[in-house]
Amino acid sequence: MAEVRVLKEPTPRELETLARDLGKRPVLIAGICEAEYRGRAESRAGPALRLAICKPDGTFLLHNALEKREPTNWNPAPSRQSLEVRDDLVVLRSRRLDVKEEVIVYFHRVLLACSLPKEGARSERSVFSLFRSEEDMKRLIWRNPDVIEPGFQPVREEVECRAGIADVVGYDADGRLVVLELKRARAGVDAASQLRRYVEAFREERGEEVRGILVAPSITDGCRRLLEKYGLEWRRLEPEATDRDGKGDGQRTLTDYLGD
Amino acid sequence: MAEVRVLKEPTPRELETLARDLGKRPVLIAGICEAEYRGRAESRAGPALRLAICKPDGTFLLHNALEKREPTNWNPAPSRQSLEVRDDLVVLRSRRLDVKEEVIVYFHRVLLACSLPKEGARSERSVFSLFRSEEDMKRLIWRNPDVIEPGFQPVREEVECRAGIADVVGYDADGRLVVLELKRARAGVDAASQLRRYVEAFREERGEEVRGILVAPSITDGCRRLLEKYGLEWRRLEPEATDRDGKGDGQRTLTDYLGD
DNA sequence: CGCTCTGTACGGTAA
DNA sequence: TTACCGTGCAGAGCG
Repeated sequence: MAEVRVLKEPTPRELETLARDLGKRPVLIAGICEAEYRGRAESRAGPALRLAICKPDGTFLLHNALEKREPTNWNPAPSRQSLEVRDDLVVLRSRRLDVKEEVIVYFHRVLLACSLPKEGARSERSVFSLFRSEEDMKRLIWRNPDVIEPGFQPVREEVECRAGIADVVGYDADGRLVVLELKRARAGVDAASQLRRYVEAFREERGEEVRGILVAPSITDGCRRLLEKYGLEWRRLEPEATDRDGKGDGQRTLTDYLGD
Repeated sequence: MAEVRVLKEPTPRELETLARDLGKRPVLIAGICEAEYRGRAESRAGPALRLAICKPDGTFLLHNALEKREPTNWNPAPSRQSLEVRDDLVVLRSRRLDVKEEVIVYFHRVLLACSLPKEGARSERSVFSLFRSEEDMKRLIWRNPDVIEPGFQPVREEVECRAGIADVVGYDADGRLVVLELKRARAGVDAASQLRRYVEAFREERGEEVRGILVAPSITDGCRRLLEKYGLEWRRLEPEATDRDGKGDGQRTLTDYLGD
């Protein structure tokens, strides 16, 4: 049970024994194949050495074995795979269960097929932490609002308006409403558009003066031009790792200030 | 040479023989591991059953073996991997060659390790065709501009302006400049913003009346609201597969019309 | 290189 | 569900 099953250059018949593991254990099949995809779009992939990966959650991946980070074809979970042996062809089919979308892989030759025991570490859900994300920038601003400018007071995060959801909203030293758009990496033209949408929406909804500040480590020339044109500002800020604990400041909501 | 090499639950020493294949042949290592990433951001991943994939182009992928389409960690090509055996730990290190970014994987236990022969099908570059993309919508419009509206005349694609790159630019039956923004799937608020950017830019650059039309199979409510507010239009169009040949119509450039 | 944009984007979250 | 948005987005294409 808790065993690795490996088939080196298996006969079609041997392969069928692995079909039982699909959906239960991780299954890998490497070989020369062609592939078709039909769903939101359609694709055809000619013969090449590829690696098929079937995860127990239903995820299906077909990778070119020689290059590229992105799979040739795929089905995100929830999906289901099945294996069929036809003459000299091994057919691996994957279907999404929530959307009408499928991938069919035709293996002309299978070099390797195996399945792994599902048991992982102690906890089944593995821990994963990411640092220096936009979330970290947000925390940094809450703890030290002066990184935006002296006297800035954040009031609320993820504030919905008619035009979308603003990252951070607060007030400047002169009591003007300020909308922040945060970007963890260099900001392009779309960031300027996004911020403009929010600023316009808040101006219309609240009928008061509103400043918009793009907060990012750097911006492109196109972005700078647009910000200028729209009368928006930019503050340089690098994303940094912040510890996840102490968030217990402020926590006053926008409506406490706006009285909505 | 043209052989599959497989090691089932290998000893560290056996594993070292596979290190030679890194960068030359596709290498797979499955086992219980932890991982760290450092670069544009940082991450830590706790113990879990994972699958490491090293492709000959340098691509490195570390997948949770049980779930998710997206890898836990990765390095796109160009990158380089190395394998090191330390006591009871197998350390797989991957470094990008163009950017300062690395992933380190600590295997507590290796269940399976193998490398595949690099030989694929006849042609090393495999054929891949995708249909029903935005590109196909573009072709459809060039062949039958009436899908936009009677009398529409496309003039040029991918037209750069100060605000970005417009998908298609042409003229309507009344001789007004028209900017099209194409979306292969349901369009959201950002599509409206994008189109607005281009329309404003063309108005300013050309000083004439400009219409903007969003072309998509459907749009969200938020998108519809914004289009209305900005005075922009929407035409329903589904992406369809088109054949890649006969494109030999028109091909007149915008400057032929605008005289720039 | 940098900039802009598409993608079968994926994935998370909130209404 | 739908909508919106972040992502270590990746990858393509152009200047």
